Amino acid sequence: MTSALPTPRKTPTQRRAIETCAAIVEAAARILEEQGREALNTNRIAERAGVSIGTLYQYFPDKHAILVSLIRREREALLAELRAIQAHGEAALQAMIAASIRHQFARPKLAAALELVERSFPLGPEAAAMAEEIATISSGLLAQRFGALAQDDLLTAVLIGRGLVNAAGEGLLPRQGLAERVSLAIESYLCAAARQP
Amino acid sequence: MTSALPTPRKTPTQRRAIETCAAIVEAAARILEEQGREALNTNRIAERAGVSIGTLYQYFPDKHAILVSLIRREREALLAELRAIQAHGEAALQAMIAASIRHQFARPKLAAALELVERSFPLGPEAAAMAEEIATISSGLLAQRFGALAQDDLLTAVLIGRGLVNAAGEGLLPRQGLAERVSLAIESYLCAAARQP
Amino acid sequence: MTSALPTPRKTPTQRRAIETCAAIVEAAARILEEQGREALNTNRIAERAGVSIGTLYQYFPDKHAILVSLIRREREALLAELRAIQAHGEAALQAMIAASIRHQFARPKLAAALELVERSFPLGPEAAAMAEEIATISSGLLAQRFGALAQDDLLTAVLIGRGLVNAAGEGLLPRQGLAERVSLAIESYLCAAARQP
Amino acid sequence: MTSALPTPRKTPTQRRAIETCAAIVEAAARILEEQGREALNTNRIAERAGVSIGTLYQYFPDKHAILVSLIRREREALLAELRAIQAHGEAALQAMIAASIRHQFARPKLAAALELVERSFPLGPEAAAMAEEIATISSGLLAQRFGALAQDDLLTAVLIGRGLVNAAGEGLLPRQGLAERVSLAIESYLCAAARQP
DNA sequence: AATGAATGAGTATTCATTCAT
DNA sequence: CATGAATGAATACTCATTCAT
Repeated sequence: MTSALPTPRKTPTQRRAIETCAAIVEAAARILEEQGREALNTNRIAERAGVSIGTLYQYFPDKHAILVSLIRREREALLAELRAIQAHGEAALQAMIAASIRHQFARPKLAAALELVERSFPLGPEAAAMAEEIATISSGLLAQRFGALAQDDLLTAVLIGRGLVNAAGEGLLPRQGLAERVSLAIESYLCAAARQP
Repeated sequence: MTSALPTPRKTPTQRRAIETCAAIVEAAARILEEQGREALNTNRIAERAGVSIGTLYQYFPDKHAILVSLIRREREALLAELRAIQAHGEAALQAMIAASIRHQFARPKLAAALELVERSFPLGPEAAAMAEEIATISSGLLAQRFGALAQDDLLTAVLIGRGLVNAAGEGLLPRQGLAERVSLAIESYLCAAARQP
Repeated sequence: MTSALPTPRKTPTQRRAIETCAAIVEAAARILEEQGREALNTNRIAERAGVSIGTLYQYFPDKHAILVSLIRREREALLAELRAIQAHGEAALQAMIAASIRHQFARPKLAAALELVERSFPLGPEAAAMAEEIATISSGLLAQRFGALAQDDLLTAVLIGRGLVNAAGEGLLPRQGLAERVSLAIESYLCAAARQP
Repeated sequence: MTSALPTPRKTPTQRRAIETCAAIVEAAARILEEQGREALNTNRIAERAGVSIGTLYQYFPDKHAILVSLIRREREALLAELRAIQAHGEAALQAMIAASIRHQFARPKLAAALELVERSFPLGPEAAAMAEEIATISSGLLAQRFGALAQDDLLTAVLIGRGLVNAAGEGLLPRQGLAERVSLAIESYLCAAARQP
């Protein structure tokens, strides 16, 4: 689904609408990065996006919807990376960790801000489904590598990995050596869990 | 130095005043638990505390200060438990994990809400000092048990533990077996890290 | 550069917006006249202007800005009269005094109220520049009529004139014969000052 | 002759009460000088005076009364100086001007602040009577020196003098040579007025 | 569709004043 | 009498949202 196609697949008006939509979502992302969540309001988003507040409300029913859309956009990006992993076993695990780290550090402030937003209020079923899929893919890759383990153990490993990557994104851990650190944490946990009754 | 009364405008001398102060902080806690952060505003806090808005501002210079006060109250409780640990080695580690879990599940929604608040805006130096002390005590106990390790490895272990306890508090992991799960994660990571070059 | 719209948050482009802006400033003027400075608050201004409080803040960043805007409007009116004086010598002096009195008595309560406001807090550089210009024009006319005199003597004469006109505006002196009284005070002072060593 | 105790709710019989009263009034004066009118509120006055807010209200029915009391205190001081003038003719005029200037520059910020306060809201009949007496004494001294003149001319001279002294107090005119400047303004006006039909 | 003027409920905060202790 | 805790009406200002043009 690359946008490099020379021929527009949508009518001009549709394409314009899509661009406006994207501009609004990206404006929200930029404000979140540069000024933080407190500063995020619809008037500012519209201004930053270069559209009027009226236009903004033509595309999004309310402020919440913009955030949901942004979260979806970010998750979609991560999901695309995870889905694209072709490797197996250990290599797959490394690829997954690398993708997570790459994604986290692509726009670290944005990732950190969205973390908070996600936890603050329940997102719609759609966003939840994407979170679910990320977890499922991650668990699947781990299961493939570590064999039959309880769901909760796989989930624990995923949570450990995500927690460390997030912490590093917020500057609590050095990025240097992060992939090794994360894979060490995940692997040592899963190995130990496999040995337990 | 009444540690439960942070940043007070007036240092309350009478018993009634101290009670009022505590009532305000507790009201904030209850609203956070029951209605979430968005619903937290000074008028509601005052109403819930059974005092007038003027009284609230007699003791707290602004809304922020109430939250800082609440965070301090909660941290003080956890710190007291951690400081009280007399055991050594493995027993100390277990005691620490047990204290963290006990604290997290005493008022799980409150703990989760405060997590978000803490990350949203920088707390004063005082609150930061308490966070520092918690981290130091935790690291110290781990160092005692696992011998000489890089600071970052100890910190990683602390982050793993905290992350899992938080996740469980939010319902992502079962409370059942949580202590074992956390100690397994921490110990397996630190053992593995100790073996690394 | 619409000089009647100072410090606007949004530069209003539509006619409706310009009218709204003017209505807000005029509402402030009316309240000042009828109820005094104590009664001047943003909610009342908005109500009197027939707009919502939100609209008021769309055009003025704060209450202060409305007052600055009003002061500017009034000064602009006086300045226009002073700048328009074509006469020379004695006639110019009389024209200046007449203009000041006309302006003071056009809306005497407003003039008196603004006097107080101006002294209460420092206005922005722009308003100060207008005050400066008024003083400069006045001094210039006096210098033209009375020849080389020390700046402080010219300023003293200006202050005498302004003080008497203000006092009359507040009812302390009769309007009847005011122009003669003021010119007598100014001329006798400057003649006497010219004779001093 | 309870002239030092303005509008007291109770007639203070004890010296302590009188001192408390004076402390409150002086506290108001200091705040006015150091922080300006905006910062003047009853709680601050009480704190600065070293008494509780309850005590303040034991002596003054409301905030206004404190200001009236302060204005009276200041006027009383000036009146005492004016009443004490024993000289006649020119010497008396100079003494009056000197007294006014001395009073204005004793606490210039306070004098300026009170000027504004006085004009902002009508003081009680008592304070008005004192203003009247000051004007009467001043006019009397002028009449004595300049012979029979219309009341309005005498009043004009008084207003000129007061205006210049106030302006100097606010830094608009140099204090250096102020007495001469004021007497020149007054004398030249009255001489000229005496010559008019 | 796009614009941007207008809305108004909501929020933090102040301060003169009262009253129980 | 003195204290200071408590009150609550009032005030400045914000921001998500609507709607006439």
